[in-house]
Amino acid sequence: MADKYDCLKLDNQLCFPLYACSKGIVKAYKPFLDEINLTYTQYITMMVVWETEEVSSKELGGRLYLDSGTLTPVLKSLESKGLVKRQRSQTDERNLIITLTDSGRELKDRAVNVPRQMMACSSLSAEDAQTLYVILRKMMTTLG
Amino acid sequence: MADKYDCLKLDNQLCFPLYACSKGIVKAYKPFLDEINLTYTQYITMMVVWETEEVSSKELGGRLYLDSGTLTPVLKSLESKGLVKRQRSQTDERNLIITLTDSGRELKDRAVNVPRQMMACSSLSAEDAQTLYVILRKMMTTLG
DNA sequence: CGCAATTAAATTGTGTACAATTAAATCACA
DNA sequence: TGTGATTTAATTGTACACAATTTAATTGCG
Repeated sequence: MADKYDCLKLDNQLCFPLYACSKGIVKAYKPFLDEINLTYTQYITMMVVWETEEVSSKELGGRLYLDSGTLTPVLKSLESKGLVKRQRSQTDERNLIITLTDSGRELKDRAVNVPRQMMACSSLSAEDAQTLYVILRKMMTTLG
Repeated sequence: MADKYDCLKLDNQLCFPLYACSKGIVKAYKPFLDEINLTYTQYITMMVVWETEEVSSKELGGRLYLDSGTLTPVLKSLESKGLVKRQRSQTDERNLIITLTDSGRELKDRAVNVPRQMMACSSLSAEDAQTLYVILRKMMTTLG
């Protein structure tokens, strides 16, 4: 009954639901993020900047698992919206320092509605959410 | 202690680990998929074609949660590698029918090694994997 | 000091993703 | 039967995402 190709069936994959859910969630964010004129990538970038007020591009890449090829255009876009400032470090000019602007800080107050709205449209139980969180964090540490 | 911005901290997000894990897994696949000259998107597409031997573009999009804007170039690329054939349906010319070629069928035998190799580099316990799978499937049905 | 090795961001090239639009085929109903 | 609505793939435009390379700054070692 079980043939050697069963492992290649889409329904037997663990990774595919992960990939599909990830895309689905990003899409679910879109209407709420549209209201504050941010994409999902810009949103998670702003999350770190909101928290730290000042952060290097390298540190950002480390926290977000994004390399400079992705981050450079995202940061330029955030700067063009006036939300952050990009400047080289005084002590080491290789480093790019991102700082929150007043305008970026103002956006933070509007952004607090996003998690609230997302919460409302998520149908996951608190218990499942917690379980999922723990497993995913475990997974991330082993993935690098 | 808890301030109103806590919900905006990256570490308090459930979606971010999901997004990061998804990317991490796709990256983990890369060395194995390189050996059979497929990208991850091409791989999951081939999974459906391997299973069905013949499938419409619409059906593919439904199973993979991809729209024609993504699928069209992927299918053209798979055709250019000789793995599938693209042709219009005889009965309804709006439909594009994808069929597996002999060359595509041969690749299936080499592809069975991919899940095996991925399994080996995953550190998730069988129990966690099962739990994760169930929660993600639940999530997918509610996301659309 | 001087120069090779390292580090960091930017650039280049390829391949997704998806929204919105377009074009062609089919359907449905008056 | 005709025609407006619907369905489907393709196209267009924007935004990631990452590998590989390039460029500039810093470090470390003889």
